[in-house]
Formats: sequence, C-alpha cells, structure tokens
Amino acid sequence: MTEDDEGLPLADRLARHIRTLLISGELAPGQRLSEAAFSERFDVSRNSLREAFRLLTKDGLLRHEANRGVFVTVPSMASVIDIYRVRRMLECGALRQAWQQHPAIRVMRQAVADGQKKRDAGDWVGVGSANMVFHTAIIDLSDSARLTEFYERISAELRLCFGLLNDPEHLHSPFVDMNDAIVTLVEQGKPAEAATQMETYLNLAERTMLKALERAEQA
Amino acid sequence: MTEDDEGLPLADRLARHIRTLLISGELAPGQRLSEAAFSERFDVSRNSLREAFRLLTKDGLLRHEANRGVFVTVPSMASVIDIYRVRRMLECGALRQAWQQHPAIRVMRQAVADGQKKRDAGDWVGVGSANMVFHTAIIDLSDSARLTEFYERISAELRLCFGLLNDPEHLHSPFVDMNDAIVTLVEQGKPAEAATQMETYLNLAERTMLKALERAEQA
DNA sequence: TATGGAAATATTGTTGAACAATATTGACAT
DNA sequence: ATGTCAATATTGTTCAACAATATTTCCATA
Repeated sequence: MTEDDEGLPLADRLARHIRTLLISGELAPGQRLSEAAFSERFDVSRNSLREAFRLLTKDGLLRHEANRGVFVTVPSMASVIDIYRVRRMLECGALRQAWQQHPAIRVMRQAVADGQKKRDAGDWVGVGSANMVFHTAIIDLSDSARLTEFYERISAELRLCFGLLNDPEHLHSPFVDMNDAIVTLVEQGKPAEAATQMETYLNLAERTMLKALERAEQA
Repeated sequence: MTEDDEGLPLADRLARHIRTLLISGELAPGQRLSEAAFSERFDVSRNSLREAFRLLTKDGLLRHEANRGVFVTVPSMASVIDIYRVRRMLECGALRQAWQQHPAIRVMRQAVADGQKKRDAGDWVGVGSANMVFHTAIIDLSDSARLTEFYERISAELRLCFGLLNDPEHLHSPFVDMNDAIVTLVEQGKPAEAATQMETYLNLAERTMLKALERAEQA
C-alpha cells in the first residue's frame, strides 16, 4: 500500500488497493483470498480486512461463501450478458438525451484522438485506457453522480472478464473508429443516431467478448 | 432482530435490519448512529456493527464523517434530482425495449389493480406499496440482475426522502391512473409511447417531490 | 488398492478488551 | 460573554480468544 492516503478509513483504502489488484489481474478469478494471508500481507487487522472484503463483495468483484472465505469472482457468460445489458441501457440512454454542448463531449473527442494515436503506436494498453475514458465520458453525459458510480462498478467487473482473455488489449483496437463516428454524431446534434450506433457497437463488443470467453473457458 | 436469519453473515443481517429502520422512518435523517448505543441495542460487537454501517454507507443511506461517526443521510434537492434522473434512465429505458409478452407485465397489471383497490379503500400505505411493486416490475422488464439491485438501492434512498414529508403516502394516489395508462400501452405493444408517458410521470413526480421537500425544509 | 470415517488441523465468524487519535464538553480565567 | 485548556467521550484500529464450520490426515476395513 504505497499509494495516497487521503485520510480515508482504512477499509476503504484497502478495498481500493485490492480492487486495483483485481482489475490488473494480479489476483486471478477463482482464487481464494485468505484472511490470515492478506491481513499479514497488508499489515492490517483481520477485522479491517473483512470490512474491505465486504465492500468488494457488494461490488461483485469478490464472492463470499459461508465459512469458506472470499474468492475472486469468476466471470460467467451470464454476467457478461448482464453487464452489456446494463451498458446498453446506460450508454445508449446517456447518448440519446445528450445535450450538444455538454462538456463531456470534449472529453470523448480527446479520448478518441488519444486512442487513435496509441493504436498507431501499437500501444494496446493505451488504447484500452483511452477506450475506458471514452465510455466513462459517455456516462458523464447523463450528469448523474449515482449513474457514474454505478458504471464504475460495472466497469470494474468487466475488467475482471478481460483478465480471463489471452490477448485482451487487442480487443479494443477495432472500436476506436466506431468511437470516432459516435462522438461525431453527438457533435453534429444527432443523439438518436449516436445511440443507435452505440447499440451496434455494444452488441458487437458483447459478441466478441463472449466468443473470446468461450475460447478461454475451453482452455 | 426478531426476523429470519437465512444463515447470512451477521453484518448483512444487521444492515438489512437497519435498512428497514431507515426506510420506515424510525431513524430520522441527520440522526447520529452511535456505535456503542447500537451495538448494545442489537447485542452485537462494535466490529460487526461497523461492517454493517459501511455497507449502508456504500448504499448512500448513511453518511460517514471521519472521527465523528455515521449519520442518517439527509436527502437534498440535489439527491432528489439525481435519483429521478436515474429513474428516467432506467424505467423509461426498460419500457422502451419491453417485449410485449414479458412476465413482468402481469406483475405491473396486478400492481395497478391492487393500487386502485387500496386507493378506493383509503389505504394510502397500501397504495404506496403497490406503486413500489409497479416500478420494480418495470425494472424487471430489462431482465438485468445488476439493474434490479441498483434500483433497489435508489429506491431505498427515495424512501428516505419520503420520510421527510408530512403526509408522504398521499403523494402516490394521483399516479395510480397513470400507471394504468402505462401498462396498457405496454400490453398494446406500444413501448415507445409507454416510455414517453413514464417520462411525463417521472417529471411530474419529481416536481411534486421537490415542492414537498421545499415545504418540509422551511418547517 | 480403494474407501469410509473419525480424529486432527486450519479457517472463518464473532466477540471483548485495549489503546491511540480525534472530537466534544465543561470549567475557569479574563 | 468569550477564549483557552484540561477532562471526557467517541471513533479508528488492533489483538487475542473461542465457537462453529471446512479441510486434511490417517487409519481400519472391505
């Protein structure tokens, strides 16, 4: 735990730290997280650790089995389908009612430019990050703190899925140009078309993800 | 804690119990929840209680101030506006893509009938409950476990707002007939119209809520 | 050899006490 | 009445303990 404190309660800091381990894939899906081992590793009490575990369980990143401990969630086809259902609802909805001058649009445009640059440089991790910024900005179009927070949770769960894939970052590249088209439509004041495009995008992404997951499961 | 166990961990049971106290108004907005007092009251350790508090804080029902304790969230105009933004996104979205034969539609229709009966009997609490069932069923149209769970959280927060009002239950009555119109449109295979109606409904409900909250704040 | 089961071990679930750090209260002097 | 400082209470976190439940080990037996 070398990062910034911010004076937050220990359990929250712990949860954040463990979350980064989860989404970076340092903790593998299915892995059991022993209370003793982790409280030693982070040099905190079991009680504090358990609070953090509970928070992450509520976020769907960990799974809790009575008297057996907590495990890293193993993403399933069902969860992928559900997650994309949520994304269609939130992202398409945000686009559909987007106001042409919303500040988040600048962020979207910037993220697209960034993604293109990273792709041309062959920096696939960078492409993934830019893509993430892009979609977060779309949610910001809806100007709702609660939706933004909810999307963060969904987003973290999705990254858990990516952890199962063999060459995950490569997945994002084909979508950079679709992002471009979408933000352009929003800039042109065509929110309905943008939403439709996004639906196509998400359906495609979902299929790709499911196919990749299927391959990964067989292995 | 006289209710059912279900073998869930203590913190979860505690959180559920406290949540019912919150939404039923037995714990007033702004009130401080002393760890000592509540661990005594529920006959649990401070550690377990703190886990429960953290869960409820994540749900937005409690607010945590460092070194000062947890307080029942005081709903603000801003939170009401945000909550209705979420509801428009989720409920209108669910209606727009509703499949005409979805089982949740029966639940909606039943809830409408129930609400009308309760209203005619002057049972305002019953009207409120029926209304809640109706809107939860709308979310179920989207067939997403995550959206359903998220809506529960939003719903609980909204009930916290109702706790601030003087005669809260009375608020629901005018909406029973709008519910009727909406479910009828869905049954007729007109999801877009249903969504539009719902938007009108929610805008009206939001204004009513804000006005009532304004009155309550002055007092 | 394989299998079933019982004892031994490890892990989680929950508690209570302890203590440092911070916030609140109260007494006192001005 | 007001500001200051000590006294008190509360939260933040840890630790040690123990019951309850899982897992493993080991042995007897078919």
